[in-house]
Amino acid sequence: MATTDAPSGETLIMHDRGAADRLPLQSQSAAMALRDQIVGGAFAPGERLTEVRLAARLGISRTPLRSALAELEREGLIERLSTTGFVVARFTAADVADAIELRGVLEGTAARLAAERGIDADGARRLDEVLDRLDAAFGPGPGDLDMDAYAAGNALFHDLVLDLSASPMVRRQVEHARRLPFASPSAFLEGQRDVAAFRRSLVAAQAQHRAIAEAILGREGARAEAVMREHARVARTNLQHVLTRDPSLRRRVPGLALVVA
Amino acid sequence: MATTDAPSGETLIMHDRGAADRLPLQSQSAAMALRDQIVGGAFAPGERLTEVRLAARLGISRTPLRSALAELEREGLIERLSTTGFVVARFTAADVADAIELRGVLEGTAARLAAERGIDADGARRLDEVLDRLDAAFGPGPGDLDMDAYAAGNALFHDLVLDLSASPMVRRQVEHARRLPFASPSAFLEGQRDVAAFRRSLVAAQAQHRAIAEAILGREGARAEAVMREHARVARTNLQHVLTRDPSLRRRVPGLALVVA
DNA sequence: GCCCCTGCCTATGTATACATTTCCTGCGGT
DNA sequence: ACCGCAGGAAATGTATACATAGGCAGGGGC
Repeated sequence: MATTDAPSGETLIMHDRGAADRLPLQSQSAAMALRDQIVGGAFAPGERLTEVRLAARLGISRTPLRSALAELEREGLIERLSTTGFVVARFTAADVADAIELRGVLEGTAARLAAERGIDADGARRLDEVLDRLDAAFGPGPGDLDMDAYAAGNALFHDLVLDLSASPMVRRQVEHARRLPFASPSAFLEGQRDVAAFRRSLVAAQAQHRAIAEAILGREGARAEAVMREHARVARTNLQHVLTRDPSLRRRVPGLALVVA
Repeated sequence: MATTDAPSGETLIMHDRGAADRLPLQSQSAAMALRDQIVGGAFAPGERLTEVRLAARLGISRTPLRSALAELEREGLIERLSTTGFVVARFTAADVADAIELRGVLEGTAARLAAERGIDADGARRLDEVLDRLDAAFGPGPGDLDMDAYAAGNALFHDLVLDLSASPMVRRQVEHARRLPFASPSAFLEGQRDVAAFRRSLVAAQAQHRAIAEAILGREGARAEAVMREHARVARTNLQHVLTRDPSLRRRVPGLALVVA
């Protein structure tokens, strides 16, 4: 049964904020502000970032700014040159595709380990809950979908699989893969909001969710891994569509502003 | 044909120094010193690290020390508590096994992509060179092995596969996975130096190297991935041996000092 | 006797002054 | 006209002083 307190649209789709939550206050807000500006395309890919300029722009001193820059470097949004500061990262379409592929590979490993090692009764219950919650996001009609509810449920599902793998190392690695904004499981949901074909494709995505859960419960490791990998290909398909057919969507998908050529 | 300038034992097995090469001077040496001390077991797992104490210990000010701490956090050797500094990371045997498994999964993905996408003539030549160089590390007798030459060739091989995947994203993920000292492809080589059975097991490992290369050249993606994963299991087997049968080796494998319980 | 509150102490967070390196520019020579 | 060297401006690297918050201990009250 689905949780009855299922919120509908209480939050917009949020991309992973990384581990910045634990940073000091000024550093944290600086990292958030800078991240939003970079992901939003406020800087050109490859543009040099100088500390003094950024510090002035953000109204803080260089010390917390450097923490923020280090965090953003961890996330892959900026790159440090040998000794001369940072530049905004540049990605190709192939990079984005590979990042999604890697997220699929790693989440596939999480699903496989959960299946191979087995999950307890509580884990099975939580899995059912999330799946029901996702089902509840679909309305009676073919195009009926509460996008916010789906996005929330989708994030929960992908995080739950990580939990079920019961491996801090897997979590660490997957979270690193997801840190690139366009590699997040919900990266393309916001851009798809108004595209009917995409909304319908989420019916198939939900079927994959159920197949993954079934495989985990049945301890079918290979199946769990394979379906989870295929599940990530949905994002690659969407990427292809955004880049080749509907470039106007580019600025609605987080991080695509950094894609060049 | 192997390169004739093959060095024999010019360097000890070095674990990946991460991306710290590009850090500022004091920060870099501080990171290196601290890393060596942590990996070497100078601190107890879970021990709190205070900035002033470490700064005094290393003879630098807190500013570059904080850069070093951030780097070590990236590498997973220390963890930051919500607002109160850092503690030395604690790992379980399962964590180490999972880290090796993940390295195998990701290197397997690199091998698969190299196979699927194909490599050029130069890539094939470099592959042959490295394999011949590895062969040359073995002497005529069953136990004959130039361990330093093997370690160097092994590192080259694993790095070459990354190159052949031709994917910066794959490289990024694999390097992150290898950053944990015990997850490096050569982590257990040093500890095995004097164990005859281990030295012989490297004959099988070299056969796997050849199989992986063959699969990449033949564009057999599934085979390349599967063999590379299995290849990583060698390290897991060695881990098992070190932890259960020959604990005296623990302190010779980098990072194992941080394993508790 | 136990719990809570308060105050101090020590830790990290921040700002800024200073050192050092690097890159760019301009001038001179070839 | 082009190459090279030198000088200066501006960047990052470092140290330190100060701000602030959090934790621990001690004392007082219930």
